[in-house]
Amino acid sequence: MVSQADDLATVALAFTRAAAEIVPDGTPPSVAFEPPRNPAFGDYATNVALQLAKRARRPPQQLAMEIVARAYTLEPRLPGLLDEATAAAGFINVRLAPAYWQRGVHTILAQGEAFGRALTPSGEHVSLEFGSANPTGPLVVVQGRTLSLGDSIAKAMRFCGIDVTTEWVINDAGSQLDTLGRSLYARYRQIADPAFPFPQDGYPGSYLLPLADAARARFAGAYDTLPESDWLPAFAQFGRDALVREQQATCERFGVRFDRWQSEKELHSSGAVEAGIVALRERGLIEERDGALWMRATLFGDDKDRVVVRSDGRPTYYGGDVAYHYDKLERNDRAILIIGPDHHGYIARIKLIPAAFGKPGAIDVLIAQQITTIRNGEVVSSSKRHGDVLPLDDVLDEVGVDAARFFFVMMSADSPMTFDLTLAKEQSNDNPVYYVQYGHARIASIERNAPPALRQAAARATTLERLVAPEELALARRLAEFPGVVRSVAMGLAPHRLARYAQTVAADFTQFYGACKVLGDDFDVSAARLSLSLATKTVLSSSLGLLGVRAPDRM
RNA sequence: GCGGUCGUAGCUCAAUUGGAUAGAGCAACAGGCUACGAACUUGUAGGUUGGGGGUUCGAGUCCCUCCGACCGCGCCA
Repeated sequence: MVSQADDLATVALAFTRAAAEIVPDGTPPSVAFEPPRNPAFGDYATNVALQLAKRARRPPQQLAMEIVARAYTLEPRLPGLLDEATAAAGFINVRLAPAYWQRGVHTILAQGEAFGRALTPSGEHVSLEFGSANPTGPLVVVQGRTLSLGDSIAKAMRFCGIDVTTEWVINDAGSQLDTLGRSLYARYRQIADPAFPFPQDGYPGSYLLPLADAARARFAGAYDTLPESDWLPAFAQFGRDALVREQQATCERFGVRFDRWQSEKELHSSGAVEAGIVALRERGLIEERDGALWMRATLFGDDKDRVVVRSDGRPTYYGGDVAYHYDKLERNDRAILIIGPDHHGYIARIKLIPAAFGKPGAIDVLIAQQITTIRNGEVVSSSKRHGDVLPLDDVLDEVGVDAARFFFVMMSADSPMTFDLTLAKEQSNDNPVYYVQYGHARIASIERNAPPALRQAAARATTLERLVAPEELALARRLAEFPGVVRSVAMGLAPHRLARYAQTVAADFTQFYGACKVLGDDFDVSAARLSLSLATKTVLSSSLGLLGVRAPDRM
């Protein structure tokens, strides 16, 4: 059977050759057909005539009409593939014959979970870092957004054949770990002596209390009479390890797995940071001033040069970051970094790193914008400074993993979002995640009700020509968009498109379901409609899977 | 002051990366359950895309400039 993609390629080729003959010079190598924004214009449209109009010095509409006519004389199969091809306002719009969309359903059933997946590796290697946090407390809501975005982007890229390494950096090298150690030590002493002073700039969160208990069980009273220089390393390390384990457990629960958990401290001890500084120096980008090493960031558009190694010999945070991104680019073709809203001002400094190493543009920075959490119409405070954080785990307890993951990617990353906890846990028609899951469960229910003979016929998909109703073809058309949507998610780093697409598929299925009875009297029609339903189920399941949301058979 | 991210319907958000008449969901208004899951569904109304200028066949999208919101601007991380 001729595949759906081959048919579209035939059409595109016909118009490409026609355009080349009408305007001999300046024709693009191939005519790009895209679904128009307004479906009333047809299934696919191309703006080739508009692009050629200037060079040909002729009105685009006239060119478009000539290209259409020529395409039909060049490709005798066109009348069978297309219901119509029209020129309007310089665009060429085509409407494909029902057989095209029917073949699409067959393709989905034949390929199953592999539908839309790249057959061969793209050969591209990409580092994708997201989630990275200080190991000084539990993960908070914003990190839920970062994790959802990053994991879905990674899954979509892998779906498209790109080799992705997901990375999390444990920021355990700086002074905040000492603060953690002092805070934990104070809590530990307070168990026996409630009057023991808590450090001014300590971490006040209650999450340290169970850790203090654990520390007491581990250390007994061993450190109670010793000076800070003795107990600080032990408590900092103890707290760091415990909190990293907690953060990892939250990621696991959230369905996010990392290929690499990179300790920042280990980057220093392994010499990786020094290697990065050396690489900078080889390029003449290091300057010594006041005993410190400065990176000449102003050469790449920064407003000031940046210290990478302090006068006491310790690298700065930025120095470590420069080195680590250098390391990433040694290992990969490009790197993507998803950071939180509190690092806006940092983005320019990140982007100049690849430029400094001669690979401008090799790092994409995506910002997961701020989240305002709302419960019962009231803002839930989430200020880390005051210690009253809203841990991600609490959100998961309240609304569940599925709703959280769907909500976090529903909106484009660079727009600040409002997360309505009340809506997210509502099991109602207002809640988009349930709407999509419900569609999947409903198809599973139809499948259970279908007699075995019908199920077998549907799987063979031999009566798809019986799909002719507008709702049937509209749904088939929608399902065919799936591979393009996933590609756009991977290329544009925009998983919200997948979430929206899944909602649209669910809505189109509901339309179809309302208009066409699946399990009816006519065996062939029923089989065809069940085929369409099962193809829908596959696409919904794949879409949800890429978002890290379950696709349940019953709810 | 310098830099970053933004500003789209009453609310929450889209807009296939420069395409045709800017679209969905809530909320509002008017309807619909004797079908396989009504956790649904049909329709109406809602806009000078913050303001102004520019680039071109064509701008919500790119450039400039104001206005406004948030966030950075340390030999902190």
